Amino acid sequence: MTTSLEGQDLAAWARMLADGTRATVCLALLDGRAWTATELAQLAGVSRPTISEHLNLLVDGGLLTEVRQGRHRYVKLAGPETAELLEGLAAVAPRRTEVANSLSAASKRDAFARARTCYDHFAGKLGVALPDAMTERGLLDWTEGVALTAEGQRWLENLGIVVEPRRGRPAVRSCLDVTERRPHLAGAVAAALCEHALKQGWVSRIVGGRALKVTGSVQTLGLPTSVVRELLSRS
Amino acid sequence: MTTSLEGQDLAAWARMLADGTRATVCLALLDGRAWTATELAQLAGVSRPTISEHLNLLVDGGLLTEVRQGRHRYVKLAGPETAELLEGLAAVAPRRTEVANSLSAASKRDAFARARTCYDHFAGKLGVALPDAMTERGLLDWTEGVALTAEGQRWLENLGIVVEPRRGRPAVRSCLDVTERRPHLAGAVAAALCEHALKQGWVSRIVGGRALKVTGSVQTLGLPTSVVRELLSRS
DNA sequence: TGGTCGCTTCGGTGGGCGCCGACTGTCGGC
DNA sequence: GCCGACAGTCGGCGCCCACCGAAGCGACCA
Repeated sequence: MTTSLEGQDLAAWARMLADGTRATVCLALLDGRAWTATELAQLAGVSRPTISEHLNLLVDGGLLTEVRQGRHRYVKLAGPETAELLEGLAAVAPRRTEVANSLSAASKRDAFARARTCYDHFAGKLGVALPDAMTERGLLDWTEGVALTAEGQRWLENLGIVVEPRRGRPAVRSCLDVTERRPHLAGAVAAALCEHALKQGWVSRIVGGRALKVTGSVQTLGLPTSVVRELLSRS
Repeated sequence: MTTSLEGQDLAAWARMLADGTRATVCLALLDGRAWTATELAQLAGVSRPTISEHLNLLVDGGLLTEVRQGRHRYVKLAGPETAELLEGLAAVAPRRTEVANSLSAASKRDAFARARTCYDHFAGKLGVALPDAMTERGLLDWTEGVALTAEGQRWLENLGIVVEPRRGRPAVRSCLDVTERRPHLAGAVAAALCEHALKQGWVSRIVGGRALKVTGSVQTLGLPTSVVRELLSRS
């Protein structure tokens, strides 16, 4: 029966994520950066031989790709579609613990699509509106990938945001958004913006998920008033 | 560390599908019907005690729901979003190179790829041709995700299709097709279209699987004649 | 009330695999 | 060449879990 064969294939794929250590690794890699084996071993709390075998398994399975540089082994997610799939799964998985009241579930899903964090930066409607507004005002340059302009640098400084350079991570980066299917802003600058907004109280975390509650102060980021109004509706 | 906790949650969810027997069960339930425990045991080729424990696990995990009637236990997928998630996973999971070891197996696979159901809507060549044709005729709007236009609404009414709104379920939604690797149409409207086509006899179920037999009347859906001819070939 | 059917519970068994320590391989710097 | 840092391999341990047979339980039928 062809059905059972397909079942074996699906099971073999799912088994890649069916281990806590591997799942932790994959979620950590959702930021799009490349990590070394030792970093991931520390993060997951296992020894280096163990993480080495897990990474072999994930690379062979096509979930991750690796780049060898000297004595380092950098691994990252295989591509944007892998990241999307993982984010989708991660959004579904913890629903197990939630009480399935349909009204609250609907409003939660709404809040999730409106504004949330993707690892350490914004995603959802808020996530894609941010680079739109920044591009409109000449803060981002898209001629070669995406980069922060001099004006963008000044804008950050005026907001009182200092972006501490972190090894191997670009300042700005584009990342495909799961719900909007359009790129949102990632990278160190996006992370700093997210952290700043949280610290200033422009947005706050809604407990029990990655969704964010938005306040009117969020327009300090330079978003159009129509977008701000949409983000504020029913919240 | 919240990261490792989320990793454990994701792993716990993935573990539901990480067994060949459970994956086979889930794929079989993609036809949208309710199966008994004994039927699934025969399909998966395991004993009844074994399938009983697997079903407990899947129901507890929220992937399936069950209805007890007398001495029978009927299980089915928890909902449309569960079905779409499964189809998406089956689309990305690498399939072993299938060898057509028999003529009947080849023709079955052919019928499966041509037209079938995915939970409660169309999939396969028919499944992806439908949104293509609807977009061509201005019935769908893709500017922000996918949505039904006013013309699309009128088209449905002219066909005599009433879509009963279901709380929390979008009218139209895109869902990755397993065989075509392109999105087909899901959601309440797609379900209504499928139900209508079955009731009108435009398509009919081929016993023993999810594949559909297509008649010429299917062009009532507005598909191009070339697609209709392809769907009708050898069937 | 006894018989059949569908399903579940309970022990027991075997295999798979996640984990580590110890060792080896490889690269870069002094 | 030697050494330190990063990574891979090997062998072994222990746990988890998929599986089954036997027995138990409730539902339906006579």
